[in-house]
Amino acid sequence: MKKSANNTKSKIVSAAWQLFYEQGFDSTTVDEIIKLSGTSKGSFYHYFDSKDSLIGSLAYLFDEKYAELEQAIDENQNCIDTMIDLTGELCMMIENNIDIELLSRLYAQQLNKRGEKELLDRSRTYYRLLKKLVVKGQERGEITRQKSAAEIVRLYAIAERALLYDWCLHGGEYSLTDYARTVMPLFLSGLRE
Amino acid sequence: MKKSANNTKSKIVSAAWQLFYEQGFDSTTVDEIIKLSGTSKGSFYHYFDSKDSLIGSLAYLFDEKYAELEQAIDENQNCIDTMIDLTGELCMMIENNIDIELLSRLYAQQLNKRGEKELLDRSRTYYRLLKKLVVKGQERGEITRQKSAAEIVRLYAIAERALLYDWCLHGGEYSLTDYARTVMPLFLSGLRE
DNA sequence: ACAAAAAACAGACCGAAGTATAGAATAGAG
DNA sequence: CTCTATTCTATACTTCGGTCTGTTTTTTGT
Repeated sequence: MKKSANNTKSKIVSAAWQLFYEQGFDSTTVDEIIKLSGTSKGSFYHYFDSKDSLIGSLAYLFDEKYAELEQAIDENQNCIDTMIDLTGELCMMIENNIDIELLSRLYAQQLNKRGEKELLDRSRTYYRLLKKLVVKGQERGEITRQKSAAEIVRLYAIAERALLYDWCLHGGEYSLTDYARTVMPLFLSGLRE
Repeated sequence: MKKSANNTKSKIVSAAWQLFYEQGFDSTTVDEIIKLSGTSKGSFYHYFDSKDSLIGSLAYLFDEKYAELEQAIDENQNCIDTMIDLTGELCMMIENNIDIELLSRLYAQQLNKRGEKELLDRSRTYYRLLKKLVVKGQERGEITRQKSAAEIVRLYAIAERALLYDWCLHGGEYSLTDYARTVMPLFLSGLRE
């Protein structure tokens, strides 16, 4: 039965996130996670490469937000403005709901891990939505055709990661949302037609 | 005598970097470092907070490059173009001389460390030089006066860090220098007057 | 010059991440 | 149903970063 397998994995995941939020990532040990989840080291390392790799799933939380925001898109708005708004909304969600220590961990872990990186996973809702917007923007003549849609998506992603990275670097001592709303228009102005 | 103290510290540093380049950061243990340098754990942790903190000094290597580049600046060139060129030169230096694993470590470590972060150290040659260029650019009317020089320097730094972060994230699989030369003009176009 | 304080050094020890290995459960083929 | 292979779970063990404690050296104040 596949159930029990998934069950063990999900028990580990929920125990881990519970502990991360209660006592922070560093202060949570793998032993505590397996104890709270009623599993074992063997199971833990069967499902995860490392304690760090648990963090990767945070990226998919951003996707949930994007999926939600996609519903509310105003089709008539300029595409670049829409993208800027999306960033603003995402930033607000992050600021309100995500522990900055965990976000920092994500951005650090992605640099050091080998193999697939969640932040670059092209199958994410995030990339799919951006691509759609950019293509539409190019068709409408709002976004430059000097570069391919894929390149523009990439530039946008870089700018967004830059904002998050720097916010983490500064320990979250300013409003991410406000800063995003002033900086993104600047960085993206070169993409307007 | 202060000499012996500095001597121990520098012995540790050079042993560490030697080993990092020979076998990588992860594969080098603190025990190996103190063995090669002929010192001890006590000394190591007297001078450094952690193994990671050795990495911080890499940021000052960038400064040396900037100091060198400062000599060769063409005073008549547009200031933003000069800044773009500086980034290009720095990127070339990094690509040719710095192990990407170590650079990744630096960018990851800065996120998680507490206290002073080398990447944000305003006393660095890096920030001093940028500030000078921005002020000159504003005086000459090449750079917008909508924002303060300090804010513009910060934006530039964010853009540059974004390039390096992403290059590390992609495991250095493309030319950092070439990409910098195409992307920086775009990101900075919004700053031109 | 000498006592006291501070800095530098040494190495035993500890905690926690990760590994090795073996045993239990499950699925699939016949 | 049963034998076999694979997946899953359990736990003892290893490794290594970091701490603790004590000793030696250097500096400072009188």
